[in-house]
Amino acid sequence: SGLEVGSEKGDALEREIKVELEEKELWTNFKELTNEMIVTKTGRRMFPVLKVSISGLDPNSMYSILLDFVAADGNRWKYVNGEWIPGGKPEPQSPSCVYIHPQSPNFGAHWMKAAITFSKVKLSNKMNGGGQIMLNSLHKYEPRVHIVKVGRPQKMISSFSFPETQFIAVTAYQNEEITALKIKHNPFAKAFLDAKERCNSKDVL
Amino acid sequence: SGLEVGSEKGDALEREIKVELEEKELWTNFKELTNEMIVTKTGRRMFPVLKVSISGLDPNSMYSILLDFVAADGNRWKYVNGEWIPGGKPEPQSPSCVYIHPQSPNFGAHWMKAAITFSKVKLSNKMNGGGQIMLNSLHKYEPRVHIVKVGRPQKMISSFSFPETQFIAVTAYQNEEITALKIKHNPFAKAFLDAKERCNSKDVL
DNA sequence: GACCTTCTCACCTACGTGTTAAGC
DNA sequence: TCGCTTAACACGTAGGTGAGAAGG
Repeated sequence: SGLEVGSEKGDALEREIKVELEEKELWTNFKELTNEMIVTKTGRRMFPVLKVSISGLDPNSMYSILLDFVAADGNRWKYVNGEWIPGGKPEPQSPSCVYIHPQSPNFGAHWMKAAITFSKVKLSNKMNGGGQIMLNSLHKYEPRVHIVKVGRPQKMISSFSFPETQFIAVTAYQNEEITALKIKHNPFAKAFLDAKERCNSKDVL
Repeated sequence: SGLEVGSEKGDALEREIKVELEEKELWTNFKELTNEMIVTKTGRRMFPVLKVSISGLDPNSMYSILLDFVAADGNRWKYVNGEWIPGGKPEPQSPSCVYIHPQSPNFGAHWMKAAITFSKVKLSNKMNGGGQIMLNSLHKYEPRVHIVKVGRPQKMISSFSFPETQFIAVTAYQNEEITALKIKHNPFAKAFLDAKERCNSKDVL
């Protein structure tokens, strides 16, 4: 039940739609180590959070913004001796289910006035129809954003993906450098940042 | 900057729109004691929360759902000897600013598939443009819901208000029976419910 | 003084983190 | 054993309560 794309490119009137990834530096830091995202039964948020800014929409037309995840390859990956190596038999992978941004549908003017944040999307390794996106653990994915014009006779869909945001889905972090980077930047992991700072401090008696 | 109502009634095609208040029994319990709602500088949520179910919309048309508060009279009210009495000089009151339900705009089908909850609206006694609704303390109000068809040449607005949900805006609760009823039903006031239960318990040593 | 408003506080709800040990 | 997954847990973020003292 993935997204069925009628036309990957917009028509002549819409050709100037642009979607720009926010916080590229942060994403690049993770990508250089090979990024990992936790998947759980009930669904886990992404960190970093995918944020994009959009321009070139018709302010008065109505759009929905969608997110899905494209399998970057058919491989199952393994973390061996501090390195991710592709393994097993590559199999064709279909795109994930689609997450609809909760502010959808809305006017072009709304989507363009501020960055669009996918903070609430949850990644799971089980099918349980609660709005989470199911991914296969130990497979590599690339997030992709779709802009769908709604309420028109023919739907127009533009799609954009972001290589900087590729990650491998895991049930537990493999690379401890990734863990450290998550703890460093995610405010919800503050407890572990504090613990590390206490250990590093030379002021302890 | 209140809502400007072009036409209070819909046209012939829309005449069957219905808006029903949810949790009427709870609202009635509060109304019988004369309901109070706290207003603060930064804004306070309502309890009970206003919930309505809507029917009769065109599933494929786009609507926004709005909430405002109509002054039930021009009086300033006083709580004297366990009773609310109207006082001072009745003055003409204009309706409050309007709160736009965060899921707006959306399809008729969306608004009809489940009850619509205004849990996030915040009532204030100050003007501070942060999305809160400013009300005059010690004045009586009646919540009113507007259904606005969007993206059409002429806007169609239907309005519905709910006498069961009338309340007096206050900066501190006056009637302690209202306080007790709020504590009994609002999960965020659980701390005070527990305290009361501990006092009432005969099991203490 | 009487009345109303403001602020701080303890105590909740609700839920997002990686850790750890157990399960398979 | 090994590799991967699960569930309980401590510890955060974020913010909604009325109480009570202080302010005007």
